Amino acid sequence: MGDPNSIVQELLQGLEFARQLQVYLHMPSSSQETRDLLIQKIISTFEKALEMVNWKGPVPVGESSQLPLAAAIRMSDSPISSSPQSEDSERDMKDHDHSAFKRRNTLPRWTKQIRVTPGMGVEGPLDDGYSWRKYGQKDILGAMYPRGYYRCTHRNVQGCMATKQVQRSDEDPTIFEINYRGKHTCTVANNMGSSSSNPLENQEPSLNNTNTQQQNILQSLEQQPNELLLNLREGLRVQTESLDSPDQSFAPFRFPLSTNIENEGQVFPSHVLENFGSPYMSPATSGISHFSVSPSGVNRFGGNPNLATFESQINDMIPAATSTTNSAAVGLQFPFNQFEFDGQNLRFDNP
DNA sequence: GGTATTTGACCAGC
DNA sequence: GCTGGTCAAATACC
Repeated sequence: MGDPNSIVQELLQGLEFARQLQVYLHMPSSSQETRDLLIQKIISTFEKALEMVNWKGPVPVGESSQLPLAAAIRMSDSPISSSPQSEDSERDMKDHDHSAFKRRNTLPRWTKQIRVTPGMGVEGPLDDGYSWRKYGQKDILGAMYPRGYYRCTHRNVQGCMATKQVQRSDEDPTIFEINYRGKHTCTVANNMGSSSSNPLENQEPSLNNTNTQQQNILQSLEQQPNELLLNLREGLRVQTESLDSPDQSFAPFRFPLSTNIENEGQVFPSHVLENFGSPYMSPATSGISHFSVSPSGVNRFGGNPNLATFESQINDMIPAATSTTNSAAVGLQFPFNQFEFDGQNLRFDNP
């Protein structure tokens, strides 16, 4: 452990920067550059503090290296400990501690949950613009359903190392847990994060790919007769969990003072956020955001009623949709890596 | 024919 | 030896 005073000093500095950022976020006249600068400063101070924490001394049990503080926080602040995901969360921690950690310990990772429920129709693509290619499926010990492994389609061409794992919840088959790893470095992602006002336009090249993927997942749904699932065609509700952004992906957070929202290189037009933001995001959910898509104008993603295409599109879209909001109200709780963001708890896992 | 998915095999850490 | 993650040949789809 480094000098405790120095660590506290760094954390206090980060806290001060965070407060400044909070003030700036409430000032529409403040520049994006200023906010970005503050974000960078916050990141820098926390990196320094974490380095100090790791300077020497053993790490807590369960974490083999790097970021014990973050890991401890991650263990303690799960907002859905009573949800069906708790078991998955434990499994997720196991992954983090062992197999996944040993191979990709430098990649940020975060988990989302989506829930599909009946009641509302679904139209059009919900893609996030990223295209994923399935490269494996594995039966997981203790899990009723297999885990699917996806990587970015542009991995070979552009070296984009983003991957995701999709696994259906044992206890609630309507919930899919999506574990994202790594940030998109592919051109598609970057373009989305820079200028386009409509992410759906950027999705065009990947729609076919995504559709097939969605068909597969839907097929898996349909293979398991379930009234809820059979009613999928009537609608859905999406549930997300563990919104986050790891340290280096913190910067892309651009709180929505303009028409587009951007996170993780993903941009969503305001109408998308209208759909996925309030009033469906309730502070009471504390980390679990419910947002709905209805056929009565609320859903303006398009007119394609092909349900077989939406599920993975949701999977792809969640990272951005759940990390954004129309509100600029941001509360940062330091020194922990948990952010209360418009009623949601955003948590990032350090690798 | 090109591309994506499936699935058994392989690898690495414990 | 067990497990999770990845590879790659075979297969399916458009």
